[in-house]
Amino acid sequence: MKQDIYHKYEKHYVAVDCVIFGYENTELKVLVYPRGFEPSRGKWSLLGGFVNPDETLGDAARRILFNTTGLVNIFQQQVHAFSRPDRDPAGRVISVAYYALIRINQQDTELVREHGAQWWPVSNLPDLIFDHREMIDKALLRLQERAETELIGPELLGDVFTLTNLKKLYEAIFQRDIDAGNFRKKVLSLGALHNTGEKDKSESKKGAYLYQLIPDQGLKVGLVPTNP
Amino acid sequence: MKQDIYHKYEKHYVAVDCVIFGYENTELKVLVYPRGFEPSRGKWSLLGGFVNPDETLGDAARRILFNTTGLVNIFQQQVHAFSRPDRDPAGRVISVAYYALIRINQQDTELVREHGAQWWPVSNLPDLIFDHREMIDKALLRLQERAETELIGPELLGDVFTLTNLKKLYEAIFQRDIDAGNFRKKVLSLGALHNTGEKDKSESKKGAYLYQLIPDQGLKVGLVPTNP
DNA sequence: CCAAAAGTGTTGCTTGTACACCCATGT
DNA sequence: ACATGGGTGTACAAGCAACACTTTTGG
Repeated sequence: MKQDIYHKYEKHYVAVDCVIFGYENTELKVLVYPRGFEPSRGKWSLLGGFVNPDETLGDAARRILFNTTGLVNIFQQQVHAFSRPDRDPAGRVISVAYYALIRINQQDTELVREHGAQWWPVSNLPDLIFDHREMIDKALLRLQERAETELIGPELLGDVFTLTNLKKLYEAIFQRDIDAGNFRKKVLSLGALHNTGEKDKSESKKGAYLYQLIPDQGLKVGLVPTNP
Repeated sequence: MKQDIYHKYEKHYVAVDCVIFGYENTELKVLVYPRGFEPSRGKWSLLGGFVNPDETLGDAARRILFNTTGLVNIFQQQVHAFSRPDRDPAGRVISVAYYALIRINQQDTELVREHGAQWWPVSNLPDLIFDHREMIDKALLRLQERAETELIGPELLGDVFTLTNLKKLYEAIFQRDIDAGNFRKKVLSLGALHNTGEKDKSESKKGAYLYQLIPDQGLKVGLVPTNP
């Protein structure tokens, strides 16, 4: 092995914490679990873990996501690196937050239960350890930015969904009411949704058309009204 | 000293790389320097350094900025953490990119020269080591996002500036022409600029009013036309 | 028939864009 | 007097928010 030319510098523990978003019951939720080890054992915590030498931060986030939900091929995005030297009382750990979008009904409930993980609405979170609350806040901002420009849907809803489903999802993400008529017109005007012809009758007697996202439809803008 | 409960995990080198933006001659520029040590000695590189145990990533970025430009109290923002295990051929280094905005004429030229650092236009960058080009690209995107909502001016131009100065700065940041009349109206409508009454005659015979940013003027939107 | 969700249409207002035009002044 | 940047005005189009209205159908 070649010599380490950086040896005179200090190394640091580097961790990844995942803000796992799910959508259920018209609410945007985050998966957290009671930490199983000291410090702060038993307090609510994001799902996280240390980074291995041979993996990227994204790899680590994927690994953690897989270990706790059993899911692969999940949309995830880096949020921010948190580095207060005293953020973890047990040692200097630099942690990079990621957020991920999953379909709650697709998770491995066995695995999730095994970890004791629970879904909490973003609007009503429990107390969390360290700076995890800050991580969630920043992650939500990132999610909102993305939802403004990219039409988030399949990641949280499934492959097909009604326009009302989508509207409620956006209301959950932005914590604000959206005018149904205007939302529908705007979303359809993007040309990124394909009407499958199928109807979903579970939410109404009339039934609502199920739509599918057409992949690779470029950037969209301004899905959410500024002042409703 | 208390025992290290995380000892079974690997530590990593953590560095910070600074994308230092400046504005000169209607061009947005980045400060880079020829790397003074192996690997890749002599190749162009961002200004960076390793993180110390007792400082945050932001602290490290500030330290590097001060050491190379002599400046303090500089606006800076985290961009992204880069973590490909092989990004640095000499070892596993996780590097967090920051961008900073400075006034080129305010730098300590002596210090800068000492480092051999040079300003390169973002539109015409030299080859850079590792993933530094990627860092600049991402940093520019972040800068553009910020410029859309926050009215960047003083950071790069100085405390007072004419509306034409500001327009040219925005053209440099977004690499696109902006209609002078519309830009001026929009910027003024934000109510965040204060006309000092003074005129700058260096750019025209008529002279242009010098404006000052009124601090804490909340968020602004849409400073740049979408399709001019 | 009616409640309730799905879906369409209309209207007024704000904003953006393009572009024409006047202003001030050093040379 | 005129070229040059500074600064204002206007006219049209597009986008948006608000809200009234129609459609469908199970109970």
